Amino acid sequence: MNVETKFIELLRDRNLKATPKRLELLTVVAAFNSAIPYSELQKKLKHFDRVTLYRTLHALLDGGIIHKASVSSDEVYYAMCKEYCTSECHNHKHVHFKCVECLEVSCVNTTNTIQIQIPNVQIQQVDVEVSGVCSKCM
Amino acid sequence: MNVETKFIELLRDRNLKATPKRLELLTVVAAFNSAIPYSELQKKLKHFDRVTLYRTLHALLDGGIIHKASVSSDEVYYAMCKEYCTSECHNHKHVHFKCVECLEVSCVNTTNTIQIQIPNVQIQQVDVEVSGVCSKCM
DNA sequence: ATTTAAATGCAACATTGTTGCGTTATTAAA
DNA sequence: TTTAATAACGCAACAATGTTGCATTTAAAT
Repeated sequence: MNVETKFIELLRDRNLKATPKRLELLTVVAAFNSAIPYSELQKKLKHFDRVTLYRTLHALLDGGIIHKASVSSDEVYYAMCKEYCTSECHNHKHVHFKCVECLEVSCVNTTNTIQIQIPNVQIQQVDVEVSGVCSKCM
Repeated sequence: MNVETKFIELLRDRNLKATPKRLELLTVVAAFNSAIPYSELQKKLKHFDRVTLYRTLHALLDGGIIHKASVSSDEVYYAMCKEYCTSECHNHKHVHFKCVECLEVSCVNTTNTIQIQIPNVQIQQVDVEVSGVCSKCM
């Protein structure tokens, strides 16, 4: 099964129409080697109306097809969801790593499990954002 | 030593003038029982010019006097730095917890240390953002 | 008290978020 | 294959925040 067919299935499974714009956005996000910055999406999808990009991103986020990764609260990055995610729950087993040199953000599967405990608190989700220097920039 | 004197020392130590606006902002941030949302700052500091609030926050962030806490990438929250932080390095030993019910964000010291290792990567900083239900909302 | 550098307020513009609405396109059903 | 229902899209419009320049005011060192 080719990639496009997989995207169409993914979209229909989430009750989203498989439009050319959505397929194009998904192709761009999936083809990027790391999490793609919003500015990069704008560049690659200049022919998209600003609102269409906004709404398409939201639709895919809500559908659990892509996810956001905003490390150090500057630019927002987007990446494909690897596992099965829904609007209610993003089940990511990875952390987000941002290289302070090349500013590349990637989703990394950590070997060690992150265990957080907070007294008197019912934890639902733990997001870990790591920054440092990647192998290429070292 | 009273709180105001401490703030003045803190500002001068970072080469920032101890102006009434900065002292007022610090008082508001410090008095808030948890991390204060930006919208709350606006409400409590209506008499601040928008740009002044913007620049004052940046000055204090750069000086390592306050820090940002943006959990789940919606509103931005601000809180006092507990340890000695600088513009280059925020040395926080805590995680940020956001209650999905009351939306309160707090800085929590975790008992267990967070250990993250990523192959071929030089980690500089690890930010952990936890969401769930706090004791009050349980 | 004077001076110097920084802080503040105002104006202005950029960027992104957000909604409504008319038009277009997808998809399921006839 | 055509048609009908519904969702997606483009455009306009407005809100909120980010950001900079510049003139004025203020802090704090002399």
